[in-house]
Amino acid sequence: MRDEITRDETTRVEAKGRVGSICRSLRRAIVERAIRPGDRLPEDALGERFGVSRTIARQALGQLAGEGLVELRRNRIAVVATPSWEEARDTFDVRISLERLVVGRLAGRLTQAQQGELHAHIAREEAAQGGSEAASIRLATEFHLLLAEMTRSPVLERYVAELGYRCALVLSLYSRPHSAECGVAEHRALVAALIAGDAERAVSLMDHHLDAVAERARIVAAPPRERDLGRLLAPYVETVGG
Amino acid sequence: MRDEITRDETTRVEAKGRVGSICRSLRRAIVERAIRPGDRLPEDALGERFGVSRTIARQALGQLAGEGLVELRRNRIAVVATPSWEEARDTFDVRISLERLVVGRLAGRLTQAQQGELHAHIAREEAAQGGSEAASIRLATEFHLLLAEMTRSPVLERYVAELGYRCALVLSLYSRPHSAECGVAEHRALVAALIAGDAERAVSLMDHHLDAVAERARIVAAPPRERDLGRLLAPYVETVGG
DNA sequence: TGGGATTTGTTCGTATGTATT
DNA sequence: GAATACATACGAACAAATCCC
Repeated sequence: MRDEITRDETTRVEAKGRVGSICRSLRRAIVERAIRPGDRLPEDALGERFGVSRTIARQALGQLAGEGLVELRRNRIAVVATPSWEEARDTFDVRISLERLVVGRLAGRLTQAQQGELHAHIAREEAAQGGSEAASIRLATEFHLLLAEMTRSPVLERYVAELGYRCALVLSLYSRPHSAECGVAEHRALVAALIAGDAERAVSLMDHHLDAVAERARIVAAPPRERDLGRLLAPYVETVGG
Repeated sequence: MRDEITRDETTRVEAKGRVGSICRSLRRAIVERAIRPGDRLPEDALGERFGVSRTIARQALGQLAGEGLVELRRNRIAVVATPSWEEARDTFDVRISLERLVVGRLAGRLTQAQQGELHAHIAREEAAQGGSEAASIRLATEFHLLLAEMTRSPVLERYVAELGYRCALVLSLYSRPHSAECGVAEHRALVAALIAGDAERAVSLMDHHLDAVAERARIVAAPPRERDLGRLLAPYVETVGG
């Protein structure tokens, strides 16, 4: 009778309809630094911006809090998380540990199609070099998510993604402005090593790449400035069609 | 003025009052195999059992779903997760990768107090050997969480805990009954290596220990039997005092 | 210090979808 | 196959805490 959208799938780790849509939008806004650590995320404003009720906005905030991107304080407005410096360093350490696993699994096992995807992505990164900083940062993060996806391990993919977003948040807090992710060359070298099947070299390249990214976080950036949430989020509102 | 319980703490990763309490109870029930993969978790029954409304039970289910312990299907009763065999193996791989990090950080850096805690825990594990299988399994899982705590890294602690619970769930599904966690000797050897400061040996011991645990999951267990949720959860209901 | 506006915490009712007889 | 019982999805509303002037 109703052939429309009978999404029956088991909701494992993402995409619970509208809630998942809001989470994706907010993650992207965080990665692109449209919203920054300490910025307030009132349930009402969020709901209005995304065209949903407070219940849905609240669920999204709860999920993001579970991912470490949002801080929930009792009876207070939710804010974008502000990880401490120790936590920041730890986040990178854990991420490196998992991404080593990723490259170890991928070295010498990439299909032709996957190789093409990776090269296409890197090309996109290069094309974005001169443009907006936001696009560069987003693409750099997505490169790592793309690698994780290719392991075909939902577990690994999930944790790498979560840590990738948390690291992006950390960089938003601690990295010097305009020091963006200029590691496209490193991405290219890494893919070359993966295709060559040189696992040891690939792991080593990934190590140094992520260390270099973390290193840029040594200098504390200027404090964030408060702005209007509605305008900040406008470009990140997805269409609600679950 | 009000010196009572002005819990003002930032709710980072756990313990949101009643919701956190329910999550802890359910995690423990899963680890001890009182509830097993596929078992149904209706919001009503859960709420009634823990003395809370559906809203709170729902939040707990949402959080546990985020941790991979519960499966939420649209418009259907939530169930304890039933990971596939591939996912099971992946979960162990990721866990091993993180626990290597843990022992690497701990080797040669344990304080006297921490050494005492570990020995006391192992003594408890040995004492539980003859008793209920549930207690043995729980203590074995908690040993790893205790190690993670000692790194003083909230990030590492969180992911190790999450993966520990997921692995316990996997074993509940795939391990042969009465093959319980008989790795107390391995725990003792690991602690000895940590105290001796032999990082390489400690990492190797952890590797083999977790591999051995995973190995027990090779044989598929008998299918779970349905029972009464109320009675199953009775021992796991914490007092609600948030 | 105080008080009003704002924001969250929670419950409960209704609508909708699923399972079962 | 239809009807009934049941469970979830969502939103409105109220109480309590917090924020801000």
